[in-house]
Amino acid sequence: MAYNHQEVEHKWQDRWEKSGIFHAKDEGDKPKFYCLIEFPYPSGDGLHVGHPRSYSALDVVARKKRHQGHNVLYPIGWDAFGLPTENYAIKTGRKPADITRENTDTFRRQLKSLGLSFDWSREVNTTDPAYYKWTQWMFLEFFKAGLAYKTTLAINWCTSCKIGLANEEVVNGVCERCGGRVEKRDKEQWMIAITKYAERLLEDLDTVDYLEKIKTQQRNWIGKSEGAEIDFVLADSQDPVTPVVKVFTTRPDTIFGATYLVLAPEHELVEQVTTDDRMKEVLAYVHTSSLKTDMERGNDTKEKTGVFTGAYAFNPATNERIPIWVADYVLMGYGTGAIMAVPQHDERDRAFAEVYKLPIVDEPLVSNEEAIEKTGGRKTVNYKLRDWVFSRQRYWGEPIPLVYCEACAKLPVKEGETAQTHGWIPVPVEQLPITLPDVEHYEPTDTGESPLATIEDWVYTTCPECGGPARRETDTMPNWAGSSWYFLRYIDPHNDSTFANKEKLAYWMPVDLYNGGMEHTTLHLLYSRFWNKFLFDRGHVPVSEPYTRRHSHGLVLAEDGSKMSKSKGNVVNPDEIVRDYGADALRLYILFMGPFEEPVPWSLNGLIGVRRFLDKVDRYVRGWKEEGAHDLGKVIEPYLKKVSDDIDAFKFNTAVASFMSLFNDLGDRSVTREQLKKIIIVLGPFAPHLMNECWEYLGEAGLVEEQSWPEFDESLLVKDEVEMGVQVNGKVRGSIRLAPQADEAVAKALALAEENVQKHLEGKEVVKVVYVPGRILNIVVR
RNA sequence: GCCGCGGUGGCGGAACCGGUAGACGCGCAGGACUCAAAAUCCUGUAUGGGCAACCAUGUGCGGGUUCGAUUCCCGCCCGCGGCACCA
Repeated sequence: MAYNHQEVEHKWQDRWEKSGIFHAKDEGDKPKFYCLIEFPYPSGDGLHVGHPRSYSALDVVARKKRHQGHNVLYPIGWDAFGLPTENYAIKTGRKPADITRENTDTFRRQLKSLGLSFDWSREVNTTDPAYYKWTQWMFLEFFKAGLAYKTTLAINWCTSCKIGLANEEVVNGVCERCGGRVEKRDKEQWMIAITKYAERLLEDLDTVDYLEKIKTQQRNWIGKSEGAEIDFVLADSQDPVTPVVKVFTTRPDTIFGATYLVLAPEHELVEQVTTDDRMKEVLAYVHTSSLKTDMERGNDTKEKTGVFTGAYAFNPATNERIPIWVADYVLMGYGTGAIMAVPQHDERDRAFAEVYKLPIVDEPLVSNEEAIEKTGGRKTVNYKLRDWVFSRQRYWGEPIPLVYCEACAKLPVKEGETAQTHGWIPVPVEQLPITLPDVEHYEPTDTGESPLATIEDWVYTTCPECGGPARRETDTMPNWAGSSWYFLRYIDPHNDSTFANKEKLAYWMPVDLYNGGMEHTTLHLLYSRFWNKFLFDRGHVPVSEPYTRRHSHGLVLAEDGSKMSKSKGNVVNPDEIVRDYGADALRLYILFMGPFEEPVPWSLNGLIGVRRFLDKVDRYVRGWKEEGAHDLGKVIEPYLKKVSDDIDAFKFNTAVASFMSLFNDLGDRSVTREQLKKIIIVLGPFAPHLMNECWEYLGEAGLVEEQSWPEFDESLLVKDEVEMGVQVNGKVRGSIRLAPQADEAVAKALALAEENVQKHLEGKEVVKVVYVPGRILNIVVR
C-alpha cells in the first residue's frame, strides 16, 4: 500500500517550521558551513522542475553537514528586479512591486512544499528598499573609489526591451533576455571598471575549487593575451604632433612580414591621416560601418571590406613604406584599435590582402624579444574583458543614487574627481535608500531615456553639496547589481546600520559551496567575484574570493529531450508532482535521473519508479520486527558508506541507486533496530518527510535531523568473500568465490576446479598467470 | 575556426587507479495472488546461435600498447555547450 504523502509531508514541514531547526546560529563551537544556491528570479510562471535539481542536491549536502555537527547556513531569497516583471506590469497596468509580491508568495509556497531545509528567517529580496539601500551604498563605494564613471559609448541597444545591454547580455547578436534585435546606439552610460580587476579575477581562479570547465570559461571570457605595442611612424606627415600609429600585436616576431596597417573605423587618427583625395571615400566607409551592429560586423563568413586612406607608415623593422587602410575587421575596443597586418601569418590579414591585392611576403621570423627591441616596442597585456555597462533605462531596478548639480559642475575639478564624474554628487548615506517613486506609468521611451526621467517630482531635488537645484540620475542599475552581493546579506539580513556585521562576515565567509547554472559563469559569477574583491579592497569584507567551491547542475529537459518551454507546452509543474507523488518522490527522482552536471530528460515513469521505492521502504519499516532481527551490518554498511561518499562527490544518482540495491538485498529480512536507525538517518537528507515518519513509527524520539551521521565500521566494510572472474587468455571462462586477500595458489586451485576453465586449458601450456587479488585471475596459455 | 565536454542495451544511465561491461531505475515478456482488475511479489530481458551447458560478437569508427582496454595512446566521424574578425 502506498503511504499518504500529503499527510506525512504537511506534518513534518509543520514540525520543522515550529522547531526552527534549520535556523543557522551566528556563533558557537560547531564548525560553520555556508551552502548557497543561486537565488531564483520569481517569475510569473512559478517554480520550474529545474529549480529543485540544484536545491535538492545542496539540501542533501546541507542536511548531511548538519548531521555531522556543522552549523549550516543554507539561505534563500529573491532576485526580483528585472524586465519580465516590469513588462508584465506594463501590459496588465499593475505595479511591479505588487506582482513581485505575488510571485514570491507563489515561489515561497512551492519551495516550502518541497521540504528544503532553508533558513527562512534570513529570506532576502533585492527589491526591498531595506536591501537595495545597501546596493546603492555599494555603488557609491565604487563611485568614491573612482571605479564608476559616466561615458558616452556605442552601446548594444535592445530594440524590443528598449534598454542598453552589457556585452555579456548580447548572445548571438540578439538580446539575451528576449531575443530581440540589438543595434548600436550612442548613450551616456554609467560604467564600472571591472577591467581594473581583470588580472586578479584571472589569477585568483587558481586559489578556488571550481569545476574546471567553469574556470576555463572565465579565463576565456577575461581573455588575457600578452604581446607588444609597437609604434609605426607616419610617412609624409604634415602634423608633427601625431607622428605614430600604435599597434598591438601578440606576434612581434612576424613584424618583417607586416605589409600594411589597418585602423578601426572609429580610430581617432583616421581623419588626420587620410589624404584629401581619399577623404570622401574613407568617411563614407566609416559611416557605413558605424551603422552595422556587432553581429553584422562580426560575421566572418562575409567578405572583408576596407578602404585605403592614401597614407603610409614605416615598418620599423624593414623601414619599408607600407599603406594604411581602414577596415572594420579591426575593433576599436581591443588593443589600440590598430594592427600591423601580416598576411603571411594571419588568416584574416591574408583574406583582406587577397581582396585588395596587398603584398603577402614570406619574411623570416625573429624572436619576440629581438623584434621588440629592434622596433622600440613595449611589452603589454590585453584583455577581452570590457568594463561593465551599469546603466539601464528602466523603472524596475535600483535607482542610481547620484544627483547632477549644474552649479557644482561649474566649480573646478576637485581631487578624486575626473572630468567624467564632475558635477555628479553622491547622495549622502543617511538619505539612502533612494526609493523608486510609486507611480502609475513607467513605460520605456523610444528616446532611450529612463521612464523615471518623466517623473518630475522625483527628478528635481536639491544638491547635497551646495543645496542648489539638482537633478537625480534617472537610470537604474542592471539586474546583476543586487545579485552581486546577496550572499553577504544572508549573513546579517536585518541589519539596518550596515550591509552586514563585520564579526558575522568574518564568521561565515567565504561561502563553502555554491551551486548554480553554467549560464551564469560569465555574468553573475564573474560580477559577484569582482564585487566582492572590490569590497575586500575597501575593507568591508574579510575575504577576496567569495566562493570556495563552485559546482553547476545540468538542465532538466522535457521527456523528448528538448528544452522545456511554455510555448511548447511541455513544462512539468512541480505542484502537480508534489500533489500526486509527493515531495520526497520528486526530490529523490530528480537526484536519481542522471549525473548532476549533465542535462537529463524528465521521465514521469522514472518518477513513479522512485515513488515505488519509497513505498517499499515504508512497507519495510512497517513490516519490520525487532524480534528475530538479523545482524546485517556487512550488507548494510558498504551501501551506506557509498551513499555518504557519493554525496561528497556530487554523485547523487548513484547514491540513490545504492539505497535501492540495499533494500533489494535486505528483502524481507529484518535488521537490528540500530541498523534500521542508521539507514533512516542516511536516507533522511534524500527523503526527509518519510524518514521522519518512519523514525516516529519506530518510537524513536526527536527529529531525524537531530541525529548524528553514522560512523562506518571499517571491519564491516571488508567483504569476507568476493566473486571474481577467471580468464583464459583474457576471456572470461568462469568465476570463483574466495576471500579477497586469498593468495594465488588458492585462487588457482579454485579456478582449475571449474569445469569450463579446465576445458579451455586442455592440451595447452600455461605460460603465465596474472593474479590481482579480489579483481581477476588470468591464465595465459599457448 | 578555437576551447571544453560527451558518444555504453528498447530508454535514463552504472563501472574504483586498466581487472567478470550493462549496477540501479524505466520499459517489455512470462508467472504468482485475485472472480477480475489495480497494487504487490517472483522470473527473464545486450545481440546472434543453441533445449541447455556454452560459443561467437559487443562500449561511435580505424589502428596501437597490454596477460587484459568503456578506461591509456594515435588518426577519424558525430553530438552538445561556450567563445567567435580579440590582432
